[in-house]
Amino acid sequence: MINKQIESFLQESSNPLIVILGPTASGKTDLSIKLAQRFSGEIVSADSRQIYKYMDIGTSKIKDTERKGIAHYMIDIIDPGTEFSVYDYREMAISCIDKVKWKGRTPFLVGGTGLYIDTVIYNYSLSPCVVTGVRDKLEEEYKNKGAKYMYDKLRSLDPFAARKIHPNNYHHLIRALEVYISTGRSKFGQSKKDKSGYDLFLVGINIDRDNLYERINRRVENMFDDGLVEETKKLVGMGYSTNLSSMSSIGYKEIIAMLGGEISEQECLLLIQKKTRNYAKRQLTWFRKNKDIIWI
RNA sequence: GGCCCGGUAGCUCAGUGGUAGAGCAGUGGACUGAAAAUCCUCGUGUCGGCAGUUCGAUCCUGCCCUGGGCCA
Repeated sequence: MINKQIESFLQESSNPLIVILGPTASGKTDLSIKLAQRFSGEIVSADSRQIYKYMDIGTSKIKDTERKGIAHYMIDIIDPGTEFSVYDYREMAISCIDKVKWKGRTPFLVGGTGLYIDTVIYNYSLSPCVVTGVRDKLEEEYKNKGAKYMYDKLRSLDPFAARKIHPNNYHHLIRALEVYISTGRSKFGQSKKDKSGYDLFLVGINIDRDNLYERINRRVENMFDDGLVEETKKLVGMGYSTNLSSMSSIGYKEIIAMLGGEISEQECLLLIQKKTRNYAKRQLTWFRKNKDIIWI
């Protein structure tokens, strides 16, 4: 069924990109391997955690033996201590897609990070991450003067952005101020979603909620059996800690809390399961607004 | 068999003679330099059952069902 559709899609398009998306534990990996085999494809990952080296179990990274000889990109590309931004992702992913095309193969973009996917399939205008120190200063100011002060500041500088950001949303607030102060323009000034140059075929994996949650619960249990705790210990031993965005991923953060004696092993397991369920729900919220997705 | 304490939202429980509310879970949503991050929204349920008292009972009384504890 989906094979037929892809077949005719590929015949008609000159610049195809097949996207496979869905919440965690929905079976993206299996489907992508099958389709890549069928359509001589190669896979570009759109997963914000699998980019990190050494974080395998907690991110359900695909194993070499499971790849069936299909080339994968954007996995294991950076060290957990390295800063990585959406801008970096977009640049690298697009060049990977180009590479797959030059090889005469079909590019598959597969993953669950909605922002990363959108960044590639729409023409997001992102600018490189320039460290100017503005952010540090803003964070310092936030700590000293509080949320309300900072929000008022944004309101007077960039009322349009302020209207779109909730006062409690720390990350968004800081970023909006940073953009305005360092560029003199609103963060939302260029928020236009134009289609990218690719011919897109979007496949979403849909599972009913109860089933999905059961799969998630089981997957987390398996992670414990497979050595998530040991993997986390190893990462901590290498000097990576929770203040890194890599290590604040679901799973690692909770294990670290358990190792620190803050929660019991049972609590830790339940917490990770819950956080993962909540995450899956957020992913679905993101995907739902894209009306071009064909759900299977 | 007797005595005591419970039975209220999926779970843990609070509460009032004028038909009820928190936490957790869950739901819907936002998102363009951390995105597995960050943030917002949403609480009607035979108040265990039946009968009685009352203008009115989830709240008082009686009986029954049911969970736990103590004494025999």
